[in-house]
Amino acid sequence: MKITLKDGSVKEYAQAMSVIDIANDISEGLGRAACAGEVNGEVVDLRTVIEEDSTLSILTFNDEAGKAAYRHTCSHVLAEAVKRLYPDAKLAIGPSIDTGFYYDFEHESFSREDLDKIEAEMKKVIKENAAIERFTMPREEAIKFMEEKGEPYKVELIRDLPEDAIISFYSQGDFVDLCAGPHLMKTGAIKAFKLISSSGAYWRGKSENQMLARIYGTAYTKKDELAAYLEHLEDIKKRDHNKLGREMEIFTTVDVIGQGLPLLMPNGVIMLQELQRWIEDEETKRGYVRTKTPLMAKSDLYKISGHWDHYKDGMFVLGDEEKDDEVYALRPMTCPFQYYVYKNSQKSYRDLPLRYGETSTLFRNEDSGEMHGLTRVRQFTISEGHLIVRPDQMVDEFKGCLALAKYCLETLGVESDVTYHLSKWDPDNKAKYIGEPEVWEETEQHIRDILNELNIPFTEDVGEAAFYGPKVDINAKNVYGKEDTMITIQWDALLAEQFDMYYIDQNGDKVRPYIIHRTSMGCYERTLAWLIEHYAGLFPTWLCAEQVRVLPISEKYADYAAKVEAELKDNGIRCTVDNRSEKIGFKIRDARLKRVPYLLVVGQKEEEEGKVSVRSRYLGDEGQKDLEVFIDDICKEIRKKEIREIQVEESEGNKN
RNA sequence: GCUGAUAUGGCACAGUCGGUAGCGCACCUCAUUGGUAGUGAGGAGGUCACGGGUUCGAUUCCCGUUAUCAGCUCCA
Repeated sequence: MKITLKDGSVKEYAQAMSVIDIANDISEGLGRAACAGEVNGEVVDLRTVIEEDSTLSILTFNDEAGKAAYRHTCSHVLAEAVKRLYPDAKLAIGPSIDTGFYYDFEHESFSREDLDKIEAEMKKVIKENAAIERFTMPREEAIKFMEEKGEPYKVELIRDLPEDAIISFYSQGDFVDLCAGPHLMKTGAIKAFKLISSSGAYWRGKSENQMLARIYGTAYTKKDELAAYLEHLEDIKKRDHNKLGREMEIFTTVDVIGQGLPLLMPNGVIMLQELQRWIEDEETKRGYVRTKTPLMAKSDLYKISGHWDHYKDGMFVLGDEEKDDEVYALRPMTCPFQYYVYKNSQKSYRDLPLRYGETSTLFRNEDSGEMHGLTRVRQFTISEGHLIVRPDQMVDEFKGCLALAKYCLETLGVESDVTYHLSKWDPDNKAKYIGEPEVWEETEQHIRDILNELNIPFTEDVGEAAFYGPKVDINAKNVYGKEDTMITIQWDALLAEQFDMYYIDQNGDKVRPYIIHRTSMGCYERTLAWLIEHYAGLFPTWLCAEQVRVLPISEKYADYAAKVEAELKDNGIRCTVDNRSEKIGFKIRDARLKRVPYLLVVGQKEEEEGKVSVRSRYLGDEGQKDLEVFIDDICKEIRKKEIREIQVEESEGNKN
């Protein structure tokens, strides 16, 4: 039997060999580090016996699949420790995840003290270093086996497998778990782990099911790697927008105002206003016209749109249907409002495309547990728009929307954060969608072609479409790795029918237009949160509430500082003066902690020469370098930042 | 919505085994007038989230409400 290894070398064996034996044969170190194998492209257990010519890679912790096996084994160690300490706990599932692993138990929730106890027990399990062994049995026997062990969740899992399935188990000492593997050879192979947190989680991820107690943990092969990861967890808390945004007085919340209703503070509003002016002007350049439509409407409108039947729980309804003649509701979207702008007059094919934009405030009555900082709120504002187009214009207009979205991401300097998704319908769940299957397949193919043509990498997500059509979602992860949709562009060949929208074509016939629902920059609140985390509060100058702070050496130079300030303000720069009777070192420290991008120190020398000493994070060497320049020049320099360049380019330009 | 945790001056935290509270930073005043990350002295500021209960007495114990956090679910 010939085994071709990853590096191309070939090993010959006279008899069948397991993956771990081959790894040990190659080198003792590799045998120790091995977590799984990859045979002919398929990930397998270390115990898998190879009987014929194959290609083989030994997977270690440095391979994704190897890391998963390592951490999955640690989740079994966790399960064994929990069963030892709490024999009544029932086992559910315990997979590895990106950041480590978890295990779900039917048990009352675990406190931090419980986790500490469990950690200690896990260390014992690891120290005992029991051999992990794999065995199988037929389905019926496996069900009986798990019933006898009193593990109803395992029984349910096995029952979902095909009648003829061979069920695999892994044991370590007295502990046995239903598992497909792969696993390490011994529990002692786990070198560093930590239980991170515990929380509730629904059995099989369905909210109608029982809630189980989940324990999250992580595992590494080296103690210092674990320590580095734990430190990283602490570090990301510092850029969490929900903490940093409050600290920087960008937003706050008040208990008597309510959940999901953040108050934007003056610092946040400056950022918001900059974003709004910029995107509205940009859209105008790209042929958009603007609307301003009501924030509420009678229930009649939502009855036509279908929201009254399908989305009433998500809306804030004003009034009582039983008592009042008319009931109103705050709007959860802008679509029908802009449709009525379109319908105001009869449109010709010559009028299309019509691009309507609106800086649109929406209200959605999200469930109480969903609210989070600025990313999940009950009232928010989006750069919303609807394009009413002829079918033959659809592809070009869709491309235009993508181009605008890309422009926004690039200008904000966050394009590296995002992933693109083609959100498709679910052919197995037709009830959720309107329209014919052929139309869905066709429009999805159009979008696929557009994305490919623009060389945009994307994933295809089944069942993520809007009920009226497929869409492109542009998502970004927050500091904790949780993904949110930042921008969406939706293809809608169906709603025009529902709202009886039409245009008159060349032949004088009424024709249904297509509609694109889209955002350009997305939701203002969410974008703000994203920028806070992306830049850790060190925003590009054009978004900074305070762009320049003038720091007089002493009160003797207050007049000159005022003159500098006036000149900067004349140039449209947001500038303040620190006239406190503090030492210059103190003022610099304070301004830097407040993340002001430009500090202008002025004293006797500067006043005599009509100059300022600049200190800025853009000047390299972490802003330590001073630069004496004329006020005119610094205005020019800062105004340059008003061009929405990304930060890296700014600082590059600055060095010249 | 579900499971759990938390709530003490603007911020970050102590503390009270039940006898109405402190530190640091920030803030204010005075002195100091300075050259690139913390000058010194003094001062003010909290009915300990809110509402009930137990108690002679509750910030502390119990219950409820609200908000915040972690996770699940949800985001048409």
